[in-house]
Amino acid sequence: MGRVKTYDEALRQRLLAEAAQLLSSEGVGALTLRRVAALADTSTTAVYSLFGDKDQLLTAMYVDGFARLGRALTRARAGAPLEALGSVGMAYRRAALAAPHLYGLMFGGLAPSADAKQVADAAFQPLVESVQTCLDSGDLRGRDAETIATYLWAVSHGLVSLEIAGLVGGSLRARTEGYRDALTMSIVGHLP
Amino acid sequence: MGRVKTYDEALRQRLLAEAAQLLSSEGVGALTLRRVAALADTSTTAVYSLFGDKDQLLTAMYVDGFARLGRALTRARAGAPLEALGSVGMAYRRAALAAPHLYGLMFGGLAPSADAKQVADAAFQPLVESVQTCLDSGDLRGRDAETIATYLWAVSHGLVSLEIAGLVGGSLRARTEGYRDALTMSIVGHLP
DNA sequence: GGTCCAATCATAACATCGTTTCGATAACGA
DNA sequence: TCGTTATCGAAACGATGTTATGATTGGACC
Repeated sequence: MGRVKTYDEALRQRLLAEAAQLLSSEGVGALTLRRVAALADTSTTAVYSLFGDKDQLLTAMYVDGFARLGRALTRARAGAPLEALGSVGMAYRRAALAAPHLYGLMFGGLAPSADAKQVADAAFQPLVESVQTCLDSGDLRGRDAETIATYLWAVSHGLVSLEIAGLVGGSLRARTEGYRDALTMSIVGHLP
Repeated sequence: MGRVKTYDEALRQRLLAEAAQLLSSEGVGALTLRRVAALADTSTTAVYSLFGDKDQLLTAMYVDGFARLGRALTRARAGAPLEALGSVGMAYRRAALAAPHLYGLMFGGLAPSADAKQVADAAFQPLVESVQTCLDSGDLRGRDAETIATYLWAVSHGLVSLEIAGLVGGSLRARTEGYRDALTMSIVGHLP
């Protein structure tokens, strides 16, 4: 009974897509429920019915962002262990710079709920596994996989974050090489 | 002519202090002009007269935050070159964790104006100088001071940022040791 | 010393935001 | 056919950033 639902999974995906597009093109300041709803040809009520809240819409974008990042890292794992690890590192920066506003949302204070943090940890796993593969093959040693992976994550996130904030000088090519250099240096520190 | 000014430098400092207190205790979401003005016993007009805008108030907090950070890093420079460099690194984390919301404001997307970025660069100089001292004394080698300093900054900022986001496990003591370990590892990579 | 005047500020109005309420709508069972 | 009930769009509400308005104040001038 009742009338047919139009607040369905398809609309949810459309809202998420429009919100992501708006975030990407105009930044987090332009993310208003009225604009997102209008872009998806619906009313603001849809957001409350499908997400519950603006914060929960942002959390959904946060979760989606980490899921995409995790898949991008997994896709990058190819070749010999050390080579794959380097590829994962470069893919991390590529994903972040492709959607800097989303990246800012993912790491920008928004206190993540317990399950949201779980998604972030899941996105982190491809890196841990890649490090573990290097440990197993004897290409790396000295610390456990999680410790080394956290360290590499910090280097990557740190440099990317400074770069997005405009605090790293040089041309795009120079910054890319600087990132590759920093990554190599960090990996070299764990060679046998 | 006219009446006596009450929107003076003292009120400006008071507004900045109250805003910082509010940010520190309740986060960026609680930073409303009406609350800040009420805490400083004035009206919202004062903010517009003294800062021009809410964004410019936030920018002033951003600038103040980097200035404090720079002073904290400068204060930490003591002892032999390598020892001083390590102290600067540990002081960086201490300053960030002491005011995580402010730290988030400083690195959280807020597109910094050209002169605001200059302040951030200035805060970064104590680290560059500390690295340069190590290069001059022969304790470090292999890259120029700015490159090494940027790398160390990335490691520090990355780990601190992940820690604030709740993405680094372990107790506070374990995280402190993990940070010290990462810092040491990053410096060791540049030993002669 | 009284009167104007211009600078200065507190108050109130405005547009917009997130959120909630409410009446209109539309399918299903009787 | 009709009533019931889930569902939705529009409008209302409080709060926010911002701007306009009018009251207030202290010196300048006669």
